[in-house]
Amino acid sequence: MPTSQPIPTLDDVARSAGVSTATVSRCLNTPGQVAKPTMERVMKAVEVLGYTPNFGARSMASKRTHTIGAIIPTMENAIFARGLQAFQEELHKLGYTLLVSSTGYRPEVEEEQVRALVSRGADALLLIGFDRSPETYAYLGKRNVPALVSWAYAPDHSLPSIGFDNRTSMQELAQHVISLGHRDIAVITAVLRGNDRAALRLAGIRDAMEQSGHAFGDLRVIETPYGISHGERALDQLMDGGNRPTVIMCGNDVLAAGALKRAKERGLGVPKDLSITGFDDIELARIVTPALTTVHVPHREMGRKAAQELVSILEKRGAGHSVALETKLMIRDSLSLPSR
Amino acid sequence: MPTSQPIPTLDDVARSAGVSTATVSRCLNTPGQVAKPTMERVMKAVEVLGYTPNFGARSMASKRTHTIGAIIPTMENAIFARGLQAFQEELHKLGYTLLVSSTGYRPEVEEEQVRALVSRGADALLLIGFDRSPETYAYLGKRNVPALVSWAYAPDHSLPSIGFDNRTSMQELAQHVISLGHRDIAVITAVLRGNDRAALRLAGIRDAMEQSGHAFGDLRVIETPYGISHGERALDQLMDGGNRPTVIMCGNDVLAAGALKRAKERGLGVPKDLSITGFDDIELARIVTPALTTVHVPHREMGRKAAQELVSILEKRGAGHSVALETKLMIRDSLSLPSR
DNA sequence: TTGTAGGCGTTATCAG
DNA sequence: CTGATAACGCCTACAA
Repeated sequence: MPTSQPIPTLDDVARSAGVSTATVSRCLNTPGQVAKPTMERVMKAVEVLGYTPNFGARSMASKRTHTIGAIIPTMENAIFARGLQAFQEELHKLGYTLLVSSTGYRPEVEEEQVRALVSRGADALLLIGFDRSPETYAYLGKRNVPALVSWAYAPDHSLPSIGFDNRTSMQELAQHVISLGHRDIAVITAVLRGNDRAALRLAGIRDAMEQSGHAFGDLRVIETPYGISHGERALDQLMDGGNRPTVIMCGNDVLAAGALKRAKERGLGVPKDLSITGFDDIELARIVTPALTTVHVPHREMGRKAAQELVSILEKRGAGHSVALETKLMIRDSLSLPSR
Repeated sequence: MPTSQPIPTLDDVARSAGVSTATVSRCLNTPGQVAKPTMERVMKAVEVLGYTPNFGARSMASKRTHTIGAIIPTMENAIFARGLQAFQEELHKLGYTLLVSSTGYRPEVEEEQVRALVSRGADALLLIGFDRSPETYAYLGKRNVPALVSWAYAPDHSLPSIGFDNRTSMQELAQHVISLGHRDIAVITAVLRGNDRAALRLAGIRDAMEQSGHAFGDLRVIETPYGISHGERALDQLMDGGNRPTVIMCGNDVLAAGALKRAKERGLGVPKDLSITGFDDIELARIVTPALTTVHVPHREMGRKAAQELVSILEKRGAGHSVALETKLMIRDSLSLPSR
C-alpha cells in the first residue's frame, strides 16, 4: 500500500535545498541566473521529492499557460485526427500543450467550448472553418484571444486562416468530371449547417456547372451526417429514384466510400455504370476498390503550419497572416467517362 | 479595431452586482444557497461583463480541476480516435474536461507526459495498456494519482483496467484459422516494444497453435510500425521469401488492409490464394474487398465505460474495479480454407 | 547571485 | 442567505 504523500510544493523544495523559493523558481525558469552549485542542490531536491510545478499557480502568477486549445467537430473523422495529431506534435516541439474539445458537429455548443478553453487558460485557439455564431466571434474579440481558422482559407476575414480554398478545389474536380462528359451529376454532402467547408464544396460544383456552359439535369443533393453507413444510405436514395446520375460527387472520402460500397453491393459497376468521387484523400481512398478519384488535402502540413503560426502570433505578438495550402486532384479509378 | 478589454474577474462581477465575491462564487457553484433576486443580479453582471472563471485560480483554491488526462499512442489510429471521442463525450456529460497527449508510440516519453498532465492538474489519468516503465508506475503511486488502464484487461494488476483480453481474443481467431486447416501461418504485428496489446495478440496465436496439437511450419513474424504502407511492405517481405504462408494474421486492421491491398496488386486472390485476417474491426474492415475477417473490439463502449469508472473513482473515492469487455469474431470474406 | 514580500483569482471557513 | 478573510502555489520586482 503506497503512502499517499503530500504533493511537494516549491516551498518544500526550497526548504529541502536550503534556499528560498525564488531561487528554486529561477532554477526552473531562468537557469542562467543561478550559480552552479546552488543549481545542483536544487535539482537534486526536485528529483528526490518528485516535484512537479503546479500549473494553475504558475499560470496565475505568470499570466501565460503555454496551452493552445483546439475545437474540432470530432476526432473520429480521420482528417481531423490526422491534422490534430500533427498540430499537437508541432506544439509539443515548440513547448506548448494542446487542449482539445469537440462539438460533435453541433455548432451551437462551440461557444461554450470556446469559453471553457479560454477559462482554462488557453493562450490561443485553433478553430475549424468560419461558420460560427456572431456571439462566439464577439467573445473572442472581447477577450482578445488570438485565434486561427483552419481547414478553410479566406484571407480577407477578421481571423487569419491556414488552409485551402474548399470552393475552388472542388470546382476543379467538378470541371474534370464535366470535361469527361458527365451531365447527370448528383451530390452527397455532409450536413451544411455550421459547416462552411461543405457548403463551399457544394458551391464549387455549382460554379463548375455554370461556367462550363453545358446543360445539366438538375443537381440532386443529399445532405447527410458523417459516416460510411450514411454514404451507403444516400446512395440508395439516389439510385432508387428515377433519372439516375452518371456520377456522384461526395463531399468527403468517407461518404464516397460508403456510396461505393453500396453501389457495388447493388451490382453497379464503378466506374463503368456509375462514377463516384471523394474529397480529402485519406488512406481509405487508396484502399477501396476501385481507388477513389478525390482531392488531396495536406492535413498534416496544415496542422503543423497552424501550430507554428499560432505560436508565432503568441510570441511575436503579431496579428498573424493567412496561408493558402495547395490541394491536388488525385485521379484514380472510381471516375471515368459516363456510361450513357 | 476591438478594444482589448481587461479580463473581468470575480471581483469585477461582485462590484458590478453590488455583492461580495463569495456570493458570486456561490451563484456559480452552489446556486441552491442563493436568494433568487441576488442570483439574477449576479448572473446579469456575469453576462454583461462576459465573465469566465479563471481555471488556475479555481483549481488552486479548490484542489480539484475536473480534468482527466489521457495518454494514447496516436490519435491517427482510428481505434484510439474513436475510443477517445467516446471518452471525451462521456466525460463532458459528467462535467469533466479531457486533456490529451500522445506518445507517437515512443514509450520512453510517457513518463514526461504523465508528469505534464499531473502538473496541469489532471485529477486522474487514462492510460493505454500495462507496458510502461517502473518509474512511471512509481510516480503515479507516489503522487497518488488515480489511473485507469484501457485497451487491455488484467484484473490482478495494481491499476484497474477496462478493456478486453487481447490474448484470448486473438487466440480465438487463431483457433478458427487453424480449424479451417491452415498450417502455414505468418503474422504481421505492430512493433512489440512498449506495446503489450500487440505482444499479447501474438502470444494468443502461439497459444492456439500449441493447443491445437497440429504440426506447423515455423511462424514467421514481421514486426512493423502502424500504417497501411507498412502493411503493404510487410506483405512483400512475406511473399518474396520461400515457403509462403496460406494465411497472414495481422495485429490490426490497418496492417491487414495494407497487406490485402498489396496482395491483390501482386495478383494474389484473397482468400483463394492467401487468407488475411485483421483485428479491431474498424470501418475499414467492412469497406475493403474482400471484407476482412477480424475481431470486433467495442472501442466506443470502452471509452465510455472508462470515463464513467474514472469519474466514479474520483467522486466515490473508491479504488476502481476492472471490467472485461467482450470481443467478437467477425467472420467475413478474407479468410477461407487454405489453397494447398 | 540570492532573499523578501506582494499579488494573481478563486474557494472555503466562519461569523453575522 | 451573505460578507470578510485566509489560504492555494508560484512568479517577479525590489532589495540586499
